[in-house]
Amino acid sequence: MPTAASKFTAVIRRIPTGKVATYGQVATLAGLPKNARQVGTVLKSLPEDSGVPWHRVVNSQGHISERNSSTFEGLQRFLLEDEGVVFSESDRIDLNEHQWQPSRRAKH
DNA sequence: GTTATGACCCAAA
DNA sequence: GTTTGGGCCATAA
Repeated sequence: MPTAASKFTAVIRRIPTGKVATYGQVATLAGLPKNARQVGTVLKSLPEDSGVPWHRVVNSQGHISERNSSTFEGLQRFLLEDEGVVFSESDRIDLNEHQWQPSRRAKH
């Protein structure tokens, strides 16, 4: 059985360019609705070459989750803007407009 | 085996 | 709009 981390990454990989998903959404789609927090835990441990678009994952408020390093605090926003995501005045994303609305696919 | 930490969420005040 | 408190559980030490 796949680990929780691989389930999360599998979901995040499906996020299309120009869209974002919340941590809770990722957890729910992964089949683990209670593990929203673990998404962040896993993401911070992800290797660079994992191919996971971690920048497309934001919190419920549509705001970027800051980490300790100030180096990347603007990187996520930069990457998203480059993909066409627009930030509002309060540095927040209009979820109503940019949140990923996945199609119900019954496990293929 | 245990304890502490955390890129979270939600409801209530 | 803000603050407070509770819950949840993978990962690291």
